[in-house]
Amino acid sequence: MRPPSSSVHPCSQCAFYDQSVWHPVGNGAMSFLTGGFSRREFSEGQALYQQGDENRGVFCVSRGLFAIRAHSETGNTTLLKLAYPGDVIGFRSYLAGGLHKTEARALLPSRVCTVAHRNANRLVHTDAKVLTRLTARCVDEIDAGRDRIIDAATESNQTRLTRILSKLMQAHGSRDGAYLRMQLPLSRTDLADLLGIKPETVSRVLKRLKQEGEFIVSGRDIRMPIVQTSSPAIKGA
Amino acid sequence: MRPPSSSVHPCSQCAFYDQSVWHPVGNGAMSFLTGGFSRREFSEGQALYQQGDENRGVFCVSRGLFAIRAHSETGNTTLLKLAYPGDVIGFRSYLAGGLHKTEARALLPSRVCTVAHRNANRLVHTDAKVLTRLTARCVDEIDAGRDRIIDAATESNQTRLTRILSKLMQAHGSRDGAYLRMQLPLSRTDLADLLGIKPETVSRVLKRLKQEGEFIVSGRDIRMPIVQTSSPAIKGA
DNA sequence: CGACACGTTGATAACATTCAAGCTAAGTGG
DNA sequence: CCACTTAGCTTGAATGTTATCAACGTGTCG
Repeated sequence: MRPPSSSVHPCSQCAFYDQSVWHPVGNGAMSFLTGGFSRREFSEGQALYQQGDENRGVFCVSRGLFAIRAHSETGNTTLLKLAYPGDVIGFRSYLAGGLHKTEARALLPSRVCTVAHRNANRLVHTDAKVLTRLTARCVDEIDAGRDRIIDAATESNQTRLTRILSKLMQAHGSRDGAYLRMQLPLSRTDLADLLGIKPETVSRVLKRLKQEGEFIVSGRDIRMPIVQTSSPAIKGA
Repeated sequence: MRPPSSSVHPCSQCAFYDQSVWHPVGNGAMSFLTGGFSRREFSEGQALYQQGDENRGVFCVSRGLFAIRAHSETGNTTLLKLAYPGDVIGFRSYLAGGLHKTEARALLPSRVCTVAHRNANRLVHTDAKVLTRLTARCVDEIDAGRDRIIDAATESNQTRLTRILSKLMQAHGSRDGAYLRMQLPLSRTDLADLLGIKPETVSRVLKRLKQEGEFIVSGRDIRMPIVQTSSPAIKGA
């Protein structure tokens, strides 16, 4: 006999199960989890939530990529974060009990698992380990924010753009001869909103990076030479 | 008969008792709180913890002002936050279970209440409400970081410096004729580290603010004209 | 006094913004 | 298929802002 479906953890097949904030939910509270659990597909450009929306739950990116953006009254947009599979989003407004201060929009075809607000509440109150894991996500968020503040304050835009592209290359690139190559999931405007500069400046910095041989850029097709870290002897590796 | 001292909440006389993360601690766990509780005075320039130190507990500023700074390998310093009475500091490294990523140093004669690491652990495990309050502080920290990222990305340094000075004026200023006046608790270098610019630039931006009549600046003595918000009729108020 | 920390100023170079123009690829409708 | 439009990206020229480096003032402290 199969156990009742409410005892099967909905994240158990997920690649990020171990790290899931819902991992600690045991059989006693499983029905709260399964009851409020849903999965949803997003196409490129679709929004999961908008700035000013009521919080409807805690979201976990299961596939794809989301941009977390903040729009200001003056029409400026800041790209605060890129959310990859395994990342939990919307938890700030969930924990604050208020409106979303940012929007979440898919940059690629994506999938999101949601635990509805009410159910999340029950789970958090039932097992403190869930809250502990949510708090750990908060700490990660604090760290990421600090790193970004420090980075923005101390590094040149060229350095910062190089870092961003390298990180994106890690996530999206694949080997192509002597290069790592990727299809950039961000527009020039997105890169600008990530750096806090204008798109024209992104274009010019990118040009400099091209000239210095750090990247080969053609639209959103980006290649990065694979650098021989220390010993040039391992050419064949 | 006086109740045993362990049942008196050590924060009960504090002006920030209601907001204290330890407020929820009840009689059952009070000895864990009183046992690990200590108060300490700091003179200007003294450090509460240094970057790289082990976390020794959760700290709450009770009087004075602390600067939370991050030093980078390249010798750069970023002033991440000013901690005022009622602010809890050091909780990021407490929750992360790792080393301090920042230093906390008194900018003014200050007082700090500490709950030792081990005791904090017991309290957090005994009453989930304590963790809930710590998590709320995390959320505040996330919000503050985001606001700063957005501010840095979208506002001019002149605007940002004006905002910083206005905020400081709220905390440190007192009325002096048609002005609010304060003794600036920060050096030019601190202001620069707060904005992510060079001290020379702070000097020049300050000069512009003087010329535009926004502030009267002489060293650390700052005056700000009290603006007639809407109706110029209430001159006498 | 001399040493030092802190702050200001000037000259110059590096870098970013603004505004305008033009380019390219993708999509639309004839 | 072509002409047309549009969004996204690049480029140029003029302007504005910041960094850098060096000099100099001022007040404090031994």
